[in-house]
Amino acid sequence: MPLQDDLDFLSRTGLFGGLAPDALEVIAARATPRLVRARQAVFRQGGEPTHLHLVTKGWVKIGHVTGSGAPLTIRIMEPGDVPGCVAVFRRTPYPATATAIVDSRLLTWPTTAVGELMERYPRISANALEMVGGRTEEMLHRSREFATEPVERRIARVLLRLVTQAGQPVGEGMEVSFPLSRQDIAEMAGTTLHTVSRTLRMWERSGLVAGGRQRVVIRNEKGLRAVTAGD
Amino acid sequence: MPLQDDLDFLSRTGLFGGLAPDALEVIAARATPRLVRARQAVFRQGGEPTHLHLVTKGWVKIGHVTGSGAPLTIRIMEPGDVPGCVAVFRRTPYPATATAIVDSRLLTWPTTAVGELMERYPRISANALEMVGGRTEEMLHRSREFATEPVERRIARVLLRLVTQAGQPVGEGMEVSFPLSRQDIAEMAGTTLHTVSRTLRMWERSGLVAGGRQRVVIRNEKGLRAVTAGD
DNA sequence: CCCGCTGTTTGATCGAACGCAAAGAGCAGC
DNA sequence: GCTGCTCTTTGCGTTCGATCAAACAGCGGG
Repeated sequence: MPLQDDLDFLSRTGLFGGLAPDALEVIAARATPRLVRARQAVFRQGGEPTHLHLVTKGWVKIGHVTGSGAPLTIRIMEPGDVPGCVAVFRRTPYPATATAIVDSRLLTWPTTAVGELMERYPRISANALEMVGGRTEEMLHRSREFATEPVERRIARVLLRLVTQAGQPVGEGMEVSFPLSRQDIAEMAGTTLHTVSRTLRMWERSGLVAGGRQRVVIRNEKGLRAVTAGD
Repeated sequence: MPLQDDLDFLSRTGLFGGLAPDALEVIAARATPRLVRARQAVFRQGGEPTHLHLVTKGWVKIGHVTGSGAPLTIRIMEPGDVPGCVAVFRRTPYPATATAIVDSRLLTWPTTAVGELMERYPRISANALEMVGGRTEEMLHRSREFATEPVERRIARVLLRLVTQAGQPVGEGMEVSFPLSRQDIAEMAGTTLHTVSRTLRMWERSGLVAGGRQRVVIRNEKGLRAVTAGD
């Protein structure tokens, strides 16, 4: 575990940003690294939050299964993100399951240690409030989309969000840098893989995107953005 | 402004609960009461949050208008609630407009005072985190509903939520204690007033609810709950 | 190299819910 | 009491998107 790297990393996260170097050292000293293989769960919906998790490498999918069995993907977490943080702060069961998309690395702190650290360094509290507040606005935004926007626009938004978050340049455009099936997109857009496939195929014909097995390439971001227009 | 009443009231709110009496006095001393007439705005979407607002009496509707003009009601705030708190804590523009449904009374604090009070009484920070976290989970829940549930079920949920929050017993059941049009319900359920009217009419025929102009009475809560079943 | 698995495409059908239109009904003001 | 306004109900046609069904394609393992 390369400690210095972790310190630098911590100082650039939303939760621990703005803290003094010595504080970061104290924080890092209490962290335990954890490796999670692709497709393995980091934590499960309904479980008690025993640890705070911080992604340092890889991608983690936050998914929720409704009582009626409909799967829904809430968001993808990237390095620096803190999946399940709301549940940890509130000591309530995780509302969703976190799954590593690729082999990923996380830092973890026992929930009790988090409370202590927050008392000792109030800046963490302030950061947490900022972070959770951002999450709230994001979810508000999301529910607004689901409530008022047609499927096509929601799919476009999902792709734009993903490419902004995890886009890497490739010959013909920007590619989402982790495996992403039509089913995954459907779960993020609140629709079925059939509709996603049809829509993507249509956009492929008009040159907006390019596809492949578990691959999506955005070829014309501006064009996609036009699809989401109206807001 | 009945100060002692306000102190008692503050101690029972989510934001200021658990604070020492002398702290509450300091807090109350910095508050300014504000009366807002029915249908008047408390604050507007896009505006800068200059004050923190706490509802002490009445009902406040949090509504959002999308870029495409579709109105959406996010929730109804009751006494003890802090509309717009996320925006105040994050110092970002209000994401929604707050409108008094009936003549209402609020307490307000300048945003700067809120920062000072939070530093002086860390418990407020903790409460805020708890409160915002709850808001996040609520929004998550909401977006899940919009993404996966059929309209009928969403309408049933809206009614149940309202009657739980603001139900008062009336001859044949529980009545929502403020004026509530079909349009309002539609904006909360993410549908049109036509569909709401049809659905309510159907339920009225089967004895689940009773209606009237801007009035809704739940006559069979259990039956309504059955409609939402599946989660 | 072939087989089987998983993921993708596509067609056909069906139904929920929206949009449009118009007619009732409660309420307030004059 | 009449008038006008807002809110509600209801009918009808249409559309979007889900569901069912089936073929197709990339990829890994034997």
